[in-house]
Amino acid sequence: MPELPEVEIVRQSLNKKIIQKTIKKVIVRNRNLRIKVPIKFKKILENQKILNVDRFSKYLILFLSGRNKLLIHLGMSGTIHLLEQNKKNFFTNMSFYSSPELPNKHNHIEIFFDKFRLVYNDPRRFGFFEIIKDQQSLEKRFKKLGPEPFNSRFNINYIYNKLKDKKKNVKNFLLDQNFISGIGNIYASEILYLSKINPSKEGRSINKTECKKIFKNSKLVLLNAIKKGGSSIRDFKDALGKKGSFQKNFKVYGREGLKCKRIDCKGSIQKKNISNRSTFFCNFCQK
DNA sequence: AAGAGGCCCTGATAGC
DNA sequence: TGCTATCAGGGCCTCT
Repeated sequence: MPELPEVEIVRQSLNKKIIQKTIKKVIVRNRNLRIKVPIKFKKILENQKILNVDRFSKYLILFLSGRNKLLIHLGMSGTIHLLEQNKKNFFTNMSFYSSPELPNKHNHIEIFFDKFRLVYNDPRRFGFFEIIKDQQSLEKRFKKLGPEPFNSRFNINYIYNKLKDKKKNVKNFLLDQNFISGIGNIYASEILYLSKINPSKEGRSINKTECKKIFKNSKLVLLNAIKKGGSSIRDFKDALGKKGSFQKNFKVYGREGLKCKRIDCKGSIQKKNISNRSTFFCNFCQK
């Protein structure tokens, strides 16, 4: 479901509510997420204070008052809901109660604070909750991942050197988290549209000018998406239930058959499967 | 090593 | 109505 901007929006909304709050109780209803939730999960979390909510790429990192960190990935369909706790029911009725924000199925994990609870919902269960024992393990966990677009390590030479002798197409490069982390299927198409690069183009045929465009537009697209609260397709919301609006700014994603938005471009938006992911591009201005 | 493809899983929607 | 097929903001693993 979420790419870097959506995860960042979730992070921001969580940060407003759970910093310095203590976890009172944890319920794991289904341990079978992408990574199995460990038996000790509940014990590790309960009575811990949340010091900070950070993010790297599409991962949320909750810093706990002990050394442990809670790593959360939302996969394709994971959502986080912060719900005000009804005082009367607090600790007496743990079953679901009606809330317009909360789906009635697939609420796998619940984390209770004093006056509210955090619910993790994930129909497809591609997401996960993982305990990381210290800072060193956290760094190790992310070691293989490439830099985020905002990191200085991600620059024109980095892009050029990675792509210069590869046959892999440029769209798959943008999706490759070991090359650059945080971009997903929607923003990959959007970045290549703004860069006027055909998504099927081989890495080795991308020149420095194009690398510069990828460099610039990767940052631009993600930052603009964050500014707009993320993209609310399939009903994405932040942890407090607020929708984003960047979907209104999509130039190509989901616009198959429609006219290219570039002034004076006669092209239309095509949809093409690249490595089993839908890819959108203008057949005229993306060379 | 690089790159393609399968697979994990459920739900919504389209087409018959 | 009810079936089947396809598709969905991700990422890991296996095979060539």
